[in-house]
Amino acid sequence: MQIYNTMTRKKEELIPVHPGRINMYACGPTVYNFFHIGNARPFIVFDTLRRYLEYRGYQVTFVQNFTDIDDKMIRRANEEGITVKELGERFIKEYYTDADALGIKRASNNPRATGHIGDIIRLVETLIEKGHAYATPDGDVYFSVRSFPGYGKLSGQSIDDLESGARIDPTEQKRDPLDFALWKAQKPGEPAWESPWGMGRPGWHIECSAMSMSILGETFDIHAGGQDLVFPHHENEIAQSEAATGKPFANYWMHNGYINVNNQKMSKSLNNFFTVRDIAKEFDLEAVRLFMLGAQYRNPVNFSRDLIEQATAALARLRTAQERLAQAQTGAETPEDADFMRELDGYKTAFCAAMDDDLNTADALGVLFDLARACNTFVSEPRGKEAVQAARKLYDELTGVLGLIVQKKEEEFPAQAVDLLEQRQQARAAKDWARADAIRDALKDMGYTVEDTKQGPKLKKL
RNA sequence: GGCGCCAUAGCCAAGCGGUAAGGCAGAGGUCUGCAAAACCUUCACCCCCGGUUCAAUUCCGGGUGGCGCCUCCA
Repeated sequence: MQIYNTMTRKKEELIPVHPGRINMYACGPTVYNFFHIGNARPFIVFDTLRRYLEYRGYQVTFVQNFTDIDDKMIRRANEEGITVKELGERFIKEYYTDADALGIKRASNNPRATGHIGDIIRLVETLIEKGHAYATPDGDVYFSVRSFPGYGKLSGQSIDDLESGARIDPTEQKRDPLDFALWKAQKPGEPAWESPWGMGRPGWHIECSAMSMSILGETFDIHAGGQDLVFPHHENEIAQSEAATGKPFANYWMHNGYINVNNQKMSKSLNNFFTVRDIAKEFDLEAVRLFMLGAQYRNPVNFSRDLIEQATAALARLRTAQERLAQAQTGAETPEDADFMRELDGYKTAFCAAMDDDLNTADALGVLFDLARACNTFVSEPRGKEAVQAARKLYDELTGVLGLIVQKKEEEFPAQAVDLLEQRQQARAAKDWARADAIRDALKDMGYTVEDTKQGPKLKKL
């Protein structure tokens, strides 16, 4: 499989540290609020990568953290009048609600920053010992950027260009404007932990270094996140981690593009963001997932209601094909069955080729729609059991890799609707078309459509 | 100023040297009591100008337009 590596700025063959295993880390949410669909993109994209790697037989350890202590957490907790811990607990729970609805598999491990304070302190101590960090009289600890020669290698920035743009906060006691905080001394009212430098809390960047290395080892395969994390977050992670261990940190760096609204980045200040929770009130979140996978993950995509509606229609097509496969009639085997099964292999190969090419889900989705058409055609008449089952298996596999239509919902309909449907059948049997159509209209008003199929009428939610 | 990304049909979006996947929407048809779904058919001078090449949407140079990072941010 080829993966675009931000570090080298080209696609590279994915070669794991340990054959057959992939250790990957994705930067997760700061749990101070519901997450918006911009946040959702990396969750969905890297979940899909994880699913695909597993499909290809890798044993994957997928770690995604929760940042549950930082400035935003503290500010929000104060606004709400609750503790930072309570705030974190709440939005971790809310995260899972939305993530589950988006078809995101639970990570192998969801470490919390506050659960790794010991690892963080040890890492900071190491950095001080090796001369890469220094404590100030106030009890802050800073990383000395100029002590790490490779600084800037991920973002392609030269240290001197950065220097010219850097500002220094007069309250900070940095030796160099580029230096960043590893440990922050406690301010009144803030949560704090004991450390060799007094009471305080970790800086943002060090959390990810400590969590990833303590779980995945000093060198692991893939580190992923949003494009905006390239600098400074990931650059700083590399500096801290490699300065401490003297070993390469992550071998592949993957970054997803943004979700935009009207071609502008979604952001709080522009007030143009949509939370996943709000979208869920109106749309099936699986459509949001399909929407995200409809573009290559590195490209920016615009978000709009119209696009989610388009995705909803496309998703319905995939679902219909699945239902038709599930209900397909089997019959005598024919030579065409064998041809069709060979055709199935072709779809699988094409799907994998697309995914192998830096997770080209848009292309893979194209293959999936081709497969859906082929299956729809194939099962339009009774077919040999073996071929039908092979089709079902492949269809479920490929949709499963994309995390789409994995949960087959057996819809519950109100008794009244079921009753009307029955009455309509009686009217149709009596060829009372006017009455049948009137009932269909009544059902439509209730929010259901009815489709007459060979297996009888079917209700569907509008 | 430094670093980087993008420009393909009405709307999305792959392809990235050999003459344009797929989805949504639209049009015509098959099926259907009528619909729906499904299936068939149909719908693109690939932002502009140069260059390289037998051949460029695809590579190179220059424009034009849009966006991002350099400050918390997926």
